[in-house]
Amino acid sequence: MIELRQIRHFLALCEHLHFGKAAEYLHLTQPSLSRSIAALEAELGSSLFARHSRSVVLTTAGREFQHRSKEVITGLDAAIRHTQATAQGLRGVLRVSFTSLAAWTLLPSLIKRYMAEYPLVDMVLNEILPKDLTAAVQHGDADIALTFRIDATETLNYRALLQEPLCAVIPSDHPLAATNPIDLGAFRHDSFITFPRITAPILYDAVMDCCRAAGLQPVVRIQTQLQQTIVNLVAEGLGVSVVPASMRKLQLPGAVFKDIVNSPQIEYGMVWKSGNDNPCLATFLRHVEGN
Amino acid sequence: MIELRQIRHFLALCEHLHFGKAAEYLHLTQPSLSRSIAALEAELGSSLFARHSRSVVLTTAGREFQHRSKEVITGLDAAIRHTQATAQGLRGVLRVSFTSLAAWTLLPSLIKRYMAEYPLVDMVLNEILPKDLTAAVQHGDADIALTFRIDATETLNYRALLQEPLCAVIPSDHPLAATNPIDLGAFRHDSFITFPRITAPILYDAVMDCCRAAGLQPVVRIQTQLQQTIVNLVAEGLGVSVVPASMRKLQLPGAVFKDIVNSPQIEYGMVWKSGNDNPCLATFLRHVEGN
DNA sequence: TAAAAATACTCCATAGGTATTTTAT
DNA sequence: ATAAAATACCTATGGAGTATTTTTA
Repeated sequence: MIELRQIRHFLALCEHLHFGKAAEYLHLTQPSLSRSIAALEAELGSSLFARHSRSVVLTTAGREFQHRSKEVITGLDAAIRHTQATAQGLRGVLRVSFTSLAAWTLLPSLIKRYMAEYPLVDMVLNEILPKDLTAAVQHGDADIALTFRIDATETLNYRALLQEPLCAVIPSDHPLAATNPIDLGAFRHDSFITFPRITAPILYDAVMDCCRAAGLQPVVRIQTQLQQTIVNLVAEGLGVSVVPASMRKLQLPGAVFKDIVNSPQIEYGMVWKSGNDNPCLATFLRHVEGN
Repeated sequence: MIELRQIRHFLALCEHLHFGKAAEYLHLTQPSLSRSIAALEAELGSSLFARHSRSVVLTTAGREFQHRSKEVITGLDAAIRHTQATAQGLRGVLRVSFTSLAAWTLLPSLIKRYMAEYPLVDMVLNEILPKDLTAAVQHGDADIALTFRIDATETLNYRALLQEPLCAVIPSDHPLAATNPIDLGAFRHDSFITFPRITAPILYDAVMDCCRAAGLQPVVRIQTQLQQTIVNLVAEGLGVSVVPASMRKLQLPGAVFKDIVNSPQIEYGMVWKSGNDNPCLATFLRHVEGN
């Protein structure tokens, strides 16, 4: 069975075309190299070098094997380097799942800096409902989830990354459009746009607590899933709502954002699974700690 | 230093994901395989498998090395097969030099049959002057020369392949255009088109001997290199000539071919060099003998 | 407790060294 | 006569076997 040692010997002899010189280069003795090459030729069933008393030249078959086996060695070297880079988390794939809200807040700057530091790591981003985020990490479908605060468990780790207040979003022709900050109690006669609690319980509860603290029992006539849709509907004059402050980035004609008196802070962070051996997860966590 | 043996062990373990089963498949014992894999991991500096007490799974780095090293093994197998095919003359390049005349006679059928039998052999065809043909073979610039008979030497071998007579070519408005066969002596008042003796001495001498035997001392006013040009010039009414019979394939309006009384035979054959190690030359010679 | 991998040890096959012969210029 | 590869013979490294221990589900 052909071994790499023999191929390394062969390629050295191709370079030197002299058994003595090639053996010296390989830190071998000439007889050892002679036997190694002879064994290779026997295994291939064809001679690779023509030995003349004052010179050694490659045969036609030898030239063929030279080019082919050089590529094999090059390929193996690349395999080793890539495997090592993969093991060190310098190369590979990091799968990040996140609520669509995170695309307005955490996600862009977080992956921008990481990708700059680790240019060979590919990202697979996946927008899913908040309620499915931890399950995705738990089942190994994602390496990182960007979501609202969770309580860490034995297998699921959490690290806080960002806090932001809530803000009110109202139609620009609303009587309170020029007032800032605003008290939510003033919205007792407005139609309130919100989302099903199940899609993001933590945000939902924060919004509702905030309303209740201001003495507002919201009249909910429209529910939708995404925060950006809520802002769109407000801009069309279909009601008012309370959304995370980062939604202010979504400037739409017809909608204005207002600070809320005594707004609670919404906390975002990342979730990952203990024992996930993706080395890119390790570099990602290290990166986050270092920034 | 990583060896193919270790990669073969690694790939077997990738398949079985069980040290005992993989070892059995490799005709090894389990401890031997354990050590082999451990040594590979040490050399790469990263673990390739996660060992759990009831299961073995590839790590991320392990999957990377699996794909890469599988290609290395595949590439080596291909290298071996191609080298063996090259050594057997089933694959490679055959360089054939020939006088342009051979493109009308020997060349097409000869290489057509050979290429059908050896589809992986590429041909490099080179039209050069007959006087340079044997030198090309001698210097190793061509494997085969197709040319007129030569005397074999210690290093140059010759094998006859084909004989053909000469024929006369005359303008179609010539007084003898309807006569067949023809006696060359009738051309004593015609302008005779020929070529410099140095470009193809054997053919030249055959033509001249043929004329002399018929009592013709040709009046040469035009010389050119190629037989096909001679026929062209005859078709334009610039003179008459004597060319190899295979030039009859070149049917031009204005030129007619005539058999020659007592024409000599021109012999064509192939020339190759002793000690030329191109295996395709060996298959070519075998092919010619077998057909 | 049992299945499976790792470890400890032993052995021998073979890669590699030294000395010498063969070969071709 | 000499440069260079092949051959003969010897040595020792490390690959592989057997027996045993460790690990964890």
